[in-house]
Amino acid sequence: MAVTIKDVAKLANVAPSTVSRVIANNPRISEKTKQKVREAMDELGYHPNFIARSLANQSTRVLGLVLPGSASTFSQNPFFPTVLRGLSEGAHEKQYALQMTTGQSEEEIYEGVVQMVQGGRVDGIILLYSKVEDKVMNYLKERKFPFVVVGKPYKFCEEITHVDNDNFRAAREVTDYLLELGHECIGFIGGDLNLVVTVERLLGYEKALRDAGLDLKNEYIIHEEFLREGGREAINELMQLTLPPTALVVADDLMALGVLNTLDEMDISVPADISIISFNNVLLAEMSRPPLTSVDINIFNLGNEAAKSLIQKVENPQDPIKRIIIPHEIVKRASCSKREKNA
Amino acid sequence: MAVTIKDVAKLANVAPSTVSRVIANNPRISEKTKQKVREAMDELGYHPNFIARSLANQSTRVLGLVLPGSASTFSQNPFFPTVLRGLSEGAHEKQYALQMTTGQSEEEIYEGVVQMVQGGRVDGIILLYSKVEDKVMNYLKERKFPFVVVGKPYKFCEEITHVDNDNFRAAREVTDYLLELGHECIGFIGGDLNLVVTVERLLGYEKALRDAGLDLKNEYIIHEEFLREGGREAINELMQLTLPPTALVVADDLMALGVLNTLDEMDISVPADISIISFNNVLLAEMSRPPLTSVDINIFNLGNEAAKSLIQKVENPQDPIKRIIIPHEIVKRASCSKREKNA
DNA sequence: AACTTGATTGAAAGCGCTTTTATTATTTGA
DNA sequence: TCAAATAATAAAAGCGCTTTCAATCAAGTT
Repeated sequence: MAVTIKDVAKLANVAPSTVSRVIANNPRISEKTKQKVREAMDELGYHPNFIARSLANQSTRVLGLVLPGSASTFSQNPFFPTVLRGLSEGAHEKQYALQMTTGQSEEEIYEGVVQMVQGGRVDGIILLYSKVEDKVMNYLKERKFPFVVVGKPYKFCEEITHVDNDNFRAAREVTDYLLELGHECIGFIGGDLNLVVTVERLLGYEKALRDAGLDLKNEYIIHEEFLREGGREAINELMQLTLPPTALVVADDLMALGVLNTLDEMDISVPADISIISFNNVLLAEMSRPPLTSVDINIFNLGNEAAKSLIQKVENPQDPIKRIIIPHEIVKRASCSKREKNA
Repeated sequence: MAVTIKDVAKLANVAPSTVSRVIANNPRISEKTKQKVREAMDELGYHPNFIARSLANQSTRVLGLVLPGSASTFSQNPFFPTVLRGLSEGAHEKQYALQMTTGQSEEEIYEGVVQMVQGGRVDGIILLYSKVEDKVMNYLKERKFPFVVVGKPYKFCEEITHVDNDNFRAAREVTDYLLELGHECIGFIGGDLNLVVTVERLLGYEKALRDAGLDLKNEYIIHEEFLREGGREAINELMQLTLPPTALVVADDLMALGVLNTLDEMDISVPADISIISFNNVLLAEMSRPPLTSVDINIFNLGNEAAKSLIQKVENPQDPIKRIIIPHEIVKRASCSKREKNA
């Protein structure tokens, strides 16, 4: 068995409570005893037991992470490791650890969260996604358990602390940019419509077109949580239209890469024949051929701010609801060009 | 305060110890009382407190994860999310949770591990990398704390349970494949030489060349933990040689993508002018232009087996040292072709 | 009828820490 | 000089659970 507070107490000739106070650096202990106790701790190689501490304090200094269930989403998209790093650094600064729920199905994830929360395993929870309808979020909200979401809550947006980009505006800007380049037939390729981020980006795109006095065409909008598969036919159909789009807004770099490949196979050249702009600006965007013009959403900060604000909320339950908007920026590369007006 | 075992006991009119036994489904409790207690639990919405349980049991059912410090390595390489998923599923099956250390520098990570271990936060540790010299690994080994490493330990390989591919063999096979295609000038582009995986792959490459009776040329071997930057010049130099290589073994898909781009810029065509084969076979490999021939190392399984074997070791300390080799497979795509013999 | 025995359940101690409350030693004030 | 205030430390209770050990009771033995 490891060395405990009692062992230290015995060696230092003080009571366990005194040792505890020395650990907490309580000012009511004289410097002399502190010194003595610290020496004893060093001599024995004492390390406080976190579990015992958690039990006594009713707090664990652990934050729970809820990842999207969809395996491929998580494991292929560089978004997650990056946001994780942001979270991790934010947590580490304040000496918090991160714990993940694990589970495949929606139901398993929910169960995992309940265990974390009711089992007292974590002090707060970070949701790394925002769905249109989410059992987990509802549960946390009902229970008034401290949590933040990375993304924009679909409902009760004003009542839930969240960290997000202004995806609506970003999508508008992106579309405006294409409009400025002279494009009028602009398509949208989005992901899972159950994800709020997809919805927001779609709305921004539509708004920009409407503001420009253009009609929205349903056939220009494709939705699919596709990476390679399904996507191919979708693109095919899109390009087969009598008036195919000359530019595309794609909701995610990874998807854009898929689109790029499909177009390449179809011998459609980017940006000469069609311009592409996408979101997230992960390393891939820079490494594709042609390099993608993409919206940098500052993924790291998204995570970092989420961790920080959750910790604040955990340590001060009175902390007000917050909405933190992380700025974005269009990074122009080589996938967009002026529309050649030959029609 | 949440509902505790005492509340349940009171409502069910039994002793707390009985409730505890019902939770553990102890056979010494009659079905009748079990029923009664379970009803009380349901009525109160009881959830056992994990922390208290951990303290009493001296076990947390949490596995600690140690990620490589280098931020970019982790956050850009799809290897990690995938291995994480494997770990996560393996852990979930046995009802274990995953906790991450966080920390930037080597020293911070080490401190984090010590806290996890000595603080009793975790029952076992998974190292997600293997370095040539690693303080963390030494520490765990000395302390005889249960751990497994994903990768091959550099030292004490026989004394440490690990899950790995046979990277040496894979590299040999890959090189042989290029030799069979008629290539004789084969370069190697590897990552950080402090990582054992790099070393293994390099050795395999060298062995294959030697076995084929070819000389090893130092100028054909490039090492750099490069993604874009530095790499570009390295490739440039390589191709500037009087006898530039006609094929490249690249230690990682992401790197290969960088190489591909650089070559594209230099107007060197793959595979016509130079063949490329790389490792890991992440989604990217399939999505690059041309699609990369790559060694599928079964990343998911790497993680999955690591979790399983660690849990076994945790639950049965007598469990023998194991070395689990995950099979690999060359996935042939379009980045390699026969050498045109015109020289 | 007294005595085991086996099956259930309860009481209590303990996991390692924090914190409230009590105790002792040391000053201080008049 | 002695009570009162202050500082420093110790003792004990409690966090929510598990588990050992003791207690009870019905059933089987002799």
